Amino acid sequence: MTKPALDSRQRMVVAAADMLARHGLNATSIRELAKRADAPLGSTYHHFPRGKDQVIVEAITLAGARVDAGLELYLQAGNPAGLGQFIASWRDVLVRSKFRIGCPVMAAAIDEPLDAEGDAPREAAAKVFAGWRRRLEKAFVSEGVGKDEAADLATLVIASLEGAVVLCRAEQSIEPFDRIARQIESLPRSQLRT
Amino acid sequence: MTKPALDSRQRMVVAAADMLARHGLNATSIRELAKRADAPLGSTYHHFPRGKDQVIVEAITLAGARVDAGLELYLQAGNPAGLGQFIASWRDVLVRSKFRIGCPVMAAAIDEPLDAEGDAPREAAAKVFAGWRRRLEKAFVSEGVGKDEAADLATLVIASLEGAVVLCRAEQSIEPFDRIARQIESLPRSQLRT
DNA sequence: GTCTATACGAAGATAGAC
DNA sequence: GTCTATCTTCGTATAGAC
Repeated sequence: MTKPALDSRQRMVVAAADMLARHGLNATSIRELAKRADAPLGSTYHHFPRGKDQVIVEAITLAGARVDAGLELYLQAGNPAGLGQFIASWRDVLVRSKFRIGCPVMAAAIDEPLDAEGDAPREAAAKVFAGWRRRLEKAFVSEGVGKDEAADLATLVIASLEGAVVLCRAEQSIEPFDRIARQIESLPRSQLRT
Repeated sequence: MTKPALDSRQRMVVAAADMLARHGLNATSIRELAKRADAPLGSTYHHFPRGKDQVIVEAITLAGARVDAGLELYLQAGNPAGLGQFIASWRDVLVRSKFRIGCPVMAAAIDEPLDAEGDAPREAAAKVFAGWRRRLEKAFVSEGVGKDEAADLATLVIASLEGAVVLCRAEQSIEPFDRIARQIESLPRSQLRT
């Protein structure tokens, strides 16, 4: 039986991740999320008693976990081209969305609201970034790179990819991404100890 | 003769650049700008007939030109450590603001409003990024790097610095920035032809 | 030309009917 | 438990007094 469709609560979280990636934190409104999830506005606060921040935190965590799962898959032992595949999948999202979809985690990190009572979204973003970095770091270590250097490389890969996405969105072109991708794919290898 | 203080028009542009860097495009409101510039709300549309977008575009262009002037200064002939100095100045802003000030140009590039009638802010951001990249590219070429490789390196420097700022803001730590800075400062040198 | 006052819509959040 | 109706604040933008 039709168990399929996500419930309206989960649809809102998914919609939030998409809006974050496209329009940023402050443009991601509860009203619009409810509209996109075909849910009445009032029921939002039944599913998310702590309001907007709660939706945002769940969206960031979800998006972060998906990317992390992709990283794990691509980087597992026996798949040396994993990093390249991961980068290619990120590239696809950019191109297919005509440079309109960015990184939802970044949005939560830089769009600090004016009122700013708490910073739950920023903290959620920090956890996600730290997780990605650790994942990459481990992969580099397992390839023979020293621990501190692996941390350096992992940070460079994440930072430059995030930055590349921004440049591409601004310039509406994949060129910056391809320039970065070429360099970070060859970078780790050139520093291997083995 | 007290010619000193900026006029209220210019104060609004400066305030806009600051708000963009701290809170993003959608949190940067005309109301708040007028408040911070000690200007009446109504006069905004006298100085900026095309409304918010006009203020934003001027703010991005101003911020972009300032950074570009810094780049030119640091990278001019006879100052081989210029890139390092430039990076250090960026680092200072991050640390001194306790990781609350990011890049106003980035904010304009990723915070696409929902209504989105035009994309003047995004286009302004694109021009600024392209200018920074060209400036760096020329510097690398004048150091003996090949043209295409210089473009690669310039893009990597801008993208990874922008990404590093995001990571630092999220994690409230300068560690990601320092890891990136170390690598991109040594990167160009290691690929010099001379 | 400067600024007060306001129009009008959308934001986050909640009350309370069902 | 779901949803309509509403409160309050803030957003862009303008009208019109001085």
